Amino acid sequence: MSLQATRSSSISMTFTQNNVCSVTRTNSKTFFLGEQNLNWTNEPLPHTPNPVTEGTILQAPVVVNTINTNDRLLIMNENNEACVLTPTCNTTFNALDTAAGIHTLHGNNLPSFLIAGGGSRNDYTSDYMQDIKSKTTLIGPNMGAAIGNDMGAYNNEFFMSSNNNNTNCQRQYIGNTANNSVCGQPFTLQRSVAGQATAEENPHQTVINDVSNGSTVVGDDFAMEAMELLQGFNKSGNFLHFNEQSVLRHDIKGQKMLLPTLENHNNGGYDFKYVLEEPKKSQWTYSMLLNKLYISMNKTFNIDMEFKLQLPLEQLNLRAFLCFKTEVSSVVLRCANHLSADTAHPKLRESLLRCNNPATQYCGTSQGRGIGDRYSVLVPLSLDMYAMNQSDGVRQTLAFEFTCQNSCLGRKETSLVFCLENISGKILGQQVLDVKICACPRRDRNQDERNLTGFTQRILSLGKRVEAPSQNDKTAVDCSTPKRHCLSVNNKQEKRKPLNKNHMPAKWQVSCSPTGTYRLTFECPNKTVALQQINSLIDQAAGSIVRSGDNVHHHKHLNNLLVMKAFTERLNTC
Amino acid sequence: MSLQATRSSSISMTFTQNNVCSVTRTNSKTFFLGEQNLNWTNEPLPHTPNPVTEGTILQAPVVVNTINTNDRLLIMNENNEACVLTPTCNTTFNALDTAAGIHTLHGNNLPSFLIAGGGSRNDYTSDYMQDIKSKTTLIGPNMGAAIGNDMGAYNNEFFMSSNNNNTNCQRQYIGNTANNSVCGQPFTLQRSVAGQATAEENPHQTVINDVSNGSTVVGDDFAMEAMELLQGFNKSGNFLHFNEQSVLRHDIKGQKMLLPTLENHNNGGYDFKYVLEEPKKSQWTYSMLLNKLYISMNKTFNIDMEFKLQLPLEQLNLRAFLCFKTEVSSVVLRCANHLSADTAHPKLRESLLRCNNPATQYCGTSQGRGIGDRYSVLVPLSLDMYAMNQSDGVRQTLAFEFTCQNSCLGRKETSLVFCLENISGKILGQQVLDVKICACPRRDRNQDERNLTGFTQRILSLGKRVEAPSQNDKTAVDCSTPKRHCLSVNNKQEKRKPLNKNHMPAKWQVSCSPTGTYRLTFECPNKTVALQQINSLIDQAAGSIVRSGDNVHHHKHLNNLLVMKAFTERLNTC
DNA sequence: CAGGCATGCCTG
DNA sequence: CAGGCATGCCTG
Ligand SMILES: [Zn+2]
Ligand SMILES: [Zn+2]
Repeated sequence: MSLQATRSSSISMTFTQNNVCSVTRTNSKTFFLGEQNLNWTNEPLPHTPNPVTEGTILQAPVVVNTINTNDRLLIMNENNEACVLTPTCNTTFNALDTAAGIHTLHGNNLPSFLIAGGGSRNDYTSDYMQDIKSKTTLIGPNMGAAIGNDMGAYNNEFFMSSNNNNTNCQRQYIGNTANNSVCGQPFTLQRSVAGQATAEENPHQTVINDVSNGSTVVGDDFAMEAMELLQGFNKSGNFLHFNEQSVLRHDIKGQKMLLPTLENHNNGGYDFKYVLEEPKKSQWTYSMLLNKLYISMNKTFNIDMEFKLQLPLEQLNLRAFLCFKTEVSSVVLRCANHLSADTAHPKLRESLLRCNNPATQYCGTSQGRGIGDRYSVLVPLSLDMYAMNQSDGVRQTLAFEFTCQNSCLGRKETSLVFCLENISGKILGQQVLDVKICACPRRDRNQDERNLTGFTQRILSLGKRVEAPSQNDKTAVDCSTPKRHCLSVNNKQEKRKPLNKNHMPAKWQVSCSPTGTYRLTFECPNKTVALQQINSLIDQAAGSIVRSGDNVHHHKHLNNLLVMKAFTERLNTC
Repeated sequence: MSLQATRSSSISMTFTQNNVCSVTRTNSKTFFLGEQNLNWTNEPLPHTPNPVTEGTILQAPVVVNTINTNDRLLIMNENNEACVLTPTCNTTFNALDTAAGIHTLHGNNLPSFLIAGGGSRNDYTSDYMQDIKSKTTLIGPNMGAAIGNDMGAYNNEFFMSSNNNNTNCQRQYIGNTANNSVCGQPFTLQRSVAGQATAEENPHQTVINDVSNGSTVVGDDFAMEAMELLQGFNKSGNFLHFNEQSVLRHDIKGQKMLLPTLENHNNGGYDFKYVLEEPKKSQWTYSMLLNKLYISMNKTFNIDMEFKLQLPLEQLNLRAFLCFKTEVSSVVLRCANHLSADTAHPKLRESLLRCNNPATQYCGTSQGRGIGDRYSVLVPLSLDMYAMNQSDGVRQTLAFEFTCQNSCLGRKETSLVFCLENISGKILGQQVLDVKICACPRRDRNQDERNLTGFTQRILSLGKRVEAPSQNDKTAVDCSTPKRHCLSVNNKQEKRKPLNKNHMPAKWQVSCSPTGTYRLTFECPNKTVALQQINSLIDQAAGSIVRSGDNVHHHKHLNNLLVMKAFTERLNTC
């Protein structure tokens, strides 16, 4: 998320004793302020006075991430309408997947601000939250508020999920925000399929893809507003006032203390990227399709860090750390089993990620969540290397390994984040690589790739078992005989057309239904060719999906192709 | 194993400084004494002087169970020939499965004696043993010496397995014992299939079934000799002398310090047994066939302890503890993951077995292996209960639960041992219940019961999936040639399968002619997609020609594809 | 390393 | 709670 502020607006918040908070906003829209005192009954929560007046007390038993009573929680809905909550007790849970990302404002006794949006499945860690968790359950398809105890926003309204008997959990209304839009431009939360965060703009909407893997949301107006809210506060006594300077200051320093994101960026203009070259007989495997490394625990993989130098030359470091894809700011710790069996040096021992390069520094603590205080490895990039490389790119090989498996971590998906930093800790570039640490990397990769298109292992094995086809099946007949509303172009019909001196073989066929569906039939001289041809179809379809984003038709089609491939693989010449 | 000594023989061992040990035996046979100084090379170990003279130094880097330098290790072969080793360092490993069982002689500074026979797979726990383990590997089908670093006896000779490179592991000869039989009657080690220990006798041999689940071996002459060796020693200074009295004394006291066995017995004459009644809606299940309880972690099960009173009445306790079926005297500890997550009272926390009855005492330590010093729960049996029961039996219900799963324990099978004890710790009766602590008790029970009769899950699911194809199937129409030569796989066949999104649409088709030609039919949602897909086919075909050189088939095919593309371009929705 | 099983866990 | 998947681990 870019931190440049181009517009100004003004919000003031006053905190009195007892965490009473009032908010005023100097732009054209009034500001939403929620008030809740949840008691975990099934009764709908009372509506929030809207707009609330200054001094309304906010009580939020449900908060995002680590929250103290000094913290303020800001949730936003798809209209960028905001709700600020003040927690009534210190607590912790991991809620990483929010539409707006989670941001912490650092400074002298400043309350932290966090933005919750999409909501996600949460892992409650405190006893308090455990208790709440036991009282809550899934409330819907992750639209706004989500599993367990979460807050979210949907359809112009804010919701809080809660349940005290784990059965009739419902989405609880905690206030509507009509006419309280913080931001002039509404945006729409969308969930991307492959977990890629992209931002599209159209004249009327800034589309924000709500990504379940915790990527920071990038959006034009929204991002601006969020950053203003988060970073524009400047404490003077109990009075926080927005000003543009604080944003800029924040921009420059303390990036390391920000919670991690899973975006790739090259803010520093270094064209930073990694190059992962899979050796012939490697102990790991890489899926291009998923941008994901599959590797066994305690196996080393080499990865090249490549970037273009900027002048003036400065010492650069490579920081690498692990995140959960869906709980980006959660700590990623080794399991007790592997930890207790490891006799390595304590600092090394606690790190799930190891770098075998000399001069590697192990940073962070078990509680650290920010980039600078979570467990990470920091490798000084050799200055000698700068000149040693081909063309204008600088390249250095690093060797990493992992000391736990994803199965140790509750089977949660992980990403490995590489940050190119200067010595003051400014992040010049960031590149993310998804990682699965498992016992059978190749198997799991194949499985994942199949699942990408819904082509499960199950269907494959089903296909395997098809031993004799039901041959009184009339499907073929139906299709080979063109129907009335079906235009069919086959060899015979085309004979009159001197289109090409070549014509298709008798059994090749192209037809088209009124709905626009095109039907193609062709033959291949043998199985190998057939499979190669199908593979090319799959490649093209997959590439098309990757390039043009989500499309149900494309996915279905790709899926069908994969099934066709499986069937073809199993079909042998009589 | 009965401890009554009916024959006498005499062995004397002298220990001088530095663990030098000499042995003489007053029966007709001379005694074998091995000498080793293993250094983990691949070279065969030097033969042991045979018979050794007094004062020979024994150095055994491989020992059975917990061994201190004060301990003496006695291994025996199938001719009941014995070898005594003195370890040169304190160490620990779990080697439970021995032909002769493992026995510890307790007393004032008495060295422990352990008998190793069959050898088995060992779990090395000390750093020292870890090191050794990394240097060793399987050396054969568990005849005498076994996996890893073990000693055993086979074919009248003693062997020690060792390997320093994990490859060419070989059984190392550590001495032959011809003419050194300790026991007049030879016996043969046999491995029983189901892990049941049985003893057969024939006129010439005492057959001892070497059981891989650690059951104590029962054998006539051998047992006698073993007990003589183990329990007949009586310390006077550094001189141990066998006498019958010490056996009897040992018989009466200190049973609790013996390593556990998995035998059922009622030595005290109390007709002690347990009664496990499975409630209708129980959270556990019991397999009568396998005498095995299947239960989830942290779920309580009730079990009745029943016995007949003996006069004079005395306070009785019920002791319960877990053992590994195949490593009976190993410690059974909670895994680090569950242990570290448990906030219960330390004593309770470490115990994998919990008893919910009031007044339960938690005994033992994490190192303890004997009945009295391993982790166990001890429940005083209420005297009030004695009269309260029907008929002549006394019955008391106990509630137990487990705090780890078998999967936590390396998936090793476990048995729960119930001992009826008097207050001096004399074991009056013992009953064993196999237990599997798992997430899906019912499933696993069914699986185990099926496996018992060789009717595996696989067969079952295969049987399920076999869907008899219609014999009068007809070829797909598009497959012009004789029907029976043509295999066609399409959607219709799959319709029966409960899979929805994962089979091909009705009009998709793959078929194959006897000539090996593959015919593919598929649809695209619109013309654009159709053309893109055809282009990919063309690209692949062209690439294939470029790569693999000229091929008439390929050229024809490519040409056809180009025609198909042209047709498709001209074909519009009606 | 592939095939297959064992077994925790998720989902309906 | 059954069905099914995910995933470590064993075996050939
Ligand atoms: Zn681990
Ligand atoms: Zn456990």
